[in-house]
Amino acid sequence: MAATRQRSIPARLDSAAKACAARGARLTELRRQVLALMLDSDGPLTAYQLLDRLREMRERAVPPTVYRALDFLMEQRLIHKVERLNAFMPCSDTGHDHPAQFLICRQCGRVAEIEDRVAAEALEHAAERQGFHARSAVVEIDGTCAACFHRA
Amino acid sequence: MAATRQRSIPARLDSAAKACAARGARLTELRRQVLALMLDSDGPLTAYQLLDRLREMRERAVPPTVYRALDFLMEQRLIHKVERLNAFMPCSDTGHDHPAQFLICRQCGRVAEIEDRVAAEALEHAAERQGFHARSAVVEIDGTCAACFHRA
DNA sequence: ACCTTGGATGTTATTTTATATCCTCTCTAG
DNA sequence: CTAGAGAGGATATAAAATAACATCCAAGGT
Repeated sequence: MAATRQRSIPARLDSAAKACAARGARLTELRRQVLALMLDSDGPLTAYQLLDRLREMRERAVPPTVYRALDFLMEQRLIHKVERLNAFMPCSDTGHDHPAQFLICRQCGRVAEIEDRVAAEALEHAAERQGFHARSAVVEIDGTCAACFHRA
Repeated sequence: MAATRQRSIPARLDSAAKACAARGARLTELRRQVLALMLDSDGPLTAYQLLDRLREMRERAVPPTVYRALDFLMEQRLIHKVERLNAFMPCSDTGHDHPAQFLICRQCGRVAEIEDRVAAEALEHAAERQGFHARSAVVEIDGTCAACFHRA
């Protein structure tokens, strides 16, 4: 089992289900299982890592099973994709529509989500200045986290 | 041949070669060909698109041929990877060490590189505040470019 | 209750992206 | 002249993602 977090996994699953329902979408058993696996993980998971874990409870799972669930969860803004890792992780805060900003530690592989309003707004404005209509922004910063840095 | 740009392709290749030499690296014929193909393209190219084009002048080219050249060019900061597209494009400005910031138009597929100091610094500080030692930052904004927006 | 219809999932196959491994060639520093 | 490193050749395979079609099932209208 993973480290302690702000809220329990069942509580987060339930509020995710409510958020989906509010938009007329259904957090089905499969989607709930996939989200639960991600919430239970200490770090980002690739689609195939997720598939391996999912198979423990759902033998018939194959890549499309996982990718469809991931697509749904991303549409519902319940998870993010970390592009540099081809991996996925839950949003830090369910339902709240924020741009994705990550700090990726190359030593330990952990990824922290941050939320920097200044940067987000600067990017929004920069896009506007070009007449560009932004839909979704991703920020990914590679480096070394505090813990790994001090260890070295 | 692609649209007109600030500087001629040969001039950009030569300054790239100089930048490499200054760091004790060699812009070999293969690497030069790959960079030339990218400079000659109107938009980002995937590794396999590049491979197809490269084969016109180098029949023996296979995936590792291209990926090795791409790795080298990225190390030398001559090109960027656009993570959301699994594609590559030249740096807007050779040699100058800037964070990668892209506007990706989902209609026309064009990618514009921007350079927003405010956002870059905000992110740097946000990382520092967490004790995170940033190495390289990527910003990718999906949306619709001005041209495509007005067409619609 | 009975359709029917669209969303969700099952199933098979394939495409796209990227890397591992080992070998050969060619410089160049000693 | 030769050892060693870096570049590239060659083969194979791994990893990530999607296409296409079949089936199931749940919700709403009648």
